[in-house]
Amino acid sequence: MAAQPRRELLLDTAQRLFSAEGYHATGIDRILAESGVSKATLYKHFASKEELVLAVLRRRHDQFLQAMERHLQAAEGEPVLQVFDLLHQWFHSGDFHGCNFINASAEYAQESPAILACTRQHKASVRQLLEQWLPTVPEVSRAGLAERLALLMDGAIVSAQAGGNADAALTARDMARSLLSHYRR
Amino acid sequence: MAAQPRRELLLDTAQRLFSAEGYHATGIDRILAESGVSKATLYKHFASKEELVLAVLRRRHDQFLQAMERHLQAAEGEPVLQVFDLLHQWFHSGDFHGCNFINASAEYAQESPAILACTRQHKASVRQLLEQWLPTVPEVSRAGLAERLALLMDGAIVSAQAGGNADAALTARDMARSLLSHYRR
DNA sequence: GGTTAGGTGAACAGATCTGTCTATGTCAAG
DNA sequence: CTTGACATAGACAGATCTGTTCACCTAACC
Repeated sequence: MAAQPRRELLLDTAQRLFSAEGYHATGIDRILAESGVSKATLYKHFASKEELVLAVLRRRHDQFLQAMERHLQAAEGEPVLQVFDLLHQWFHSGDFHGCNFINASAEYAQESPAILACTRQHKASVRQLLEQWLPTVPEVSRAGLAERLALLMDGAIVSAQAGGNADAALTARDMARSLLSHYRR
Repeated sequence: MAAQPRRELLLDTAQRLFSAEGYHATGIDRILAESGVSKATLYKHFASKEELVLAVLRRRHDQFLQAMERHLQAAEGEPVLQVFDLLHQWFHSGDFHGCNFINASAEYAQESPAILACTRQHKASVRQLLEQWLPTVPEVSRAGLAERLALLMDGAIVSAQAGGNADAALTARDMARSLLSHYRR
């Protein structure tokens, strides 16, 4: 048997190609050719291309939230600021092609309500996680502040990708810092 | 002859479909069917689908910057804050499907360097225009502040589209307000 | 009336898309 | 050894994609 289970191999390849080339632009055949998996196997694991896209997004959701939690827990100073360092790393990793969810939604917003729903849920989870890491902020302000921090994250992602500003995370981090000090006062 | 010149009719139809359905998801035939223009005419005006996409983006660039300038000039209070009111109107217009440039870049970043370049230029122009409307801010701070305001705009657009938060522009406007007061001090 | 410019409709080419299916191969457990 | 689970290559169907070409039409202008 292959070193990697077929299903995981397919998800890895699909995630890489979808991110770099886009969803409609990446054909099933391309994923099969690069992964070396047969078409019958793909359709045994995923009922359709849309299901494959959803599986990639769900896995990406888990990966991203786990990475966020790691950074939040390992923080020495203010935890939520560490999230922007995570973004900074990501933007400079050579594997950055914008947010999978934003990109997928742009292509499938009309075509697949499930994909749009998956994106909405992802963004809501990010806000929720941020909110849990604002203990020094009055409870009434937490939701609003988490919304603002999430907006800064999204802004940084777009600035880095579409605007070509690879250091957007540092700018957003600085904005988050003044936002926090303002809210704590 | 038709009430609207063929070329403009094609651009209108293409812009509407590309925005709502995506670029790869919208076939040439669909644009022809909805506009009632023949295929030969389309290829007389645009050498390829990519050229059509570029023409749509360039027109959108002009439209957006003109709308920004209108709001900046008509402002009573702080001009740059009016830009977020423009966003707010846009998000609630029923014709909002995210930023054309962000979406196009996600689909064509690898496939077409020209489309990516068009997006970069658009985002740079927005920053530049903002910078020109910050007279009350020390000149050394203007570029940095314009970058931050542009980041807030992009964050609001993504929050509204992918996050489903139609009032993101109001949040971003409020963040911009404190940012401005901080910079003016 | 004749010319010309621009548009139409339809067929066509060639590629690519998703998804199905069949026949074959391989490996591990009973 | 047999059986069953899983994987393979590859043909195939049917649709759709971009882009080309050609014969015809129509309306304005000289």
